[in-house]
Amino acid sequence: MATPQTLDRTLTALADPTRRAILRRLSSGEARVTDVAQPFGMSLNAVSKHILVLERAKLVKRRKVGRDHYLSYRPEPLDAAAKWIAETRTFWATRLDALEKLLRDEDAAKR
Amino acid sequence: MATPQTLDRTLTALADPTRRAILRRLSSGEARVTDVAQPFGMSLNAVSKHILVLERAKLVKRRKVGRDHYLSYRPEPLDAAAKWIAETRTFWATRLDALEKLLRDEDAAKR
DNA sequence: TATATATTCAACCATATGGTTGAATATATT
DNA sequence: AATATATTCAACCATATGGTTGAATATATA
Repeated sequence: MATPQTLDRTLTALADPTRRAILRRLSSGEARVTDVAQPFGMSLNAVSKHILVLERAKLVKRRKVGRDHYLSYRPEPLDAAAKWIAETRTFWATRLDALEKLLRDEDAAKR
Repeated sequence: MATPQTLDRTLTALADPTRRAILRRLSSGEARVTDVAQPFGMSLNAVSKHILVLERAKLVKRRKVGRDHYLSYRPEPLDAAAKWIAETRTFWATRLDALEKLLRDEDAAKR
């Protein structure tokens, strides 16, 4: 179900320090847009846009209560990202092992 | 040593399907720029630029032999990315466990 | 030496990104 | 009803991104 597009959105969302900081903030509990924005030295609007990117990536969910929008962290999309990274790394490790074995064998044959 | 900038570059590099495909290609062995570019329906120059992004992120290394540039996959930067994701996920899981326990306890207290 | 191949450099283009400010909308509070 | 607060919407700006084409550079090959 993780279309490449989904992975794109996840990784794009994570590839920005402000957005990673927002996620960290939300990972320790729900917060409103203003609360989230407060520590950052940028306009509320800028943070609002970052939140949109995180929402598009489904890393953040919004719950409206009156005029307040409560944001919460959704870890699920991270799974696909972690999986991609693990797979890419594992595959290489396997090949590296094979290569090392090959070199060892060649080396042994030489003697 | 993983400055936020390093993580930025790693995640930015990964947040593009063409670049992920290039990495996959290289994870099964060295290849020249032209070889890497061949399967993609885009100009050599475009691929050359993608390779530059991957190099800047230290996910790809270049070895020049005459006019040929051999590219190889470097998995190291993935570790920092995997670590960030794992940490972010784990932290949340811990809190969720705590919250669930709390709700269970409250529920038990009610009865 | 002339030509072909591998690669980058440079200029350009359209669109995306990350920020700003100012106005609009919706809900609370006095 | 008037005002204050929370948030988005809209327009704008500078720079980045992902692509193109054409020329330059470096190395092989005939």
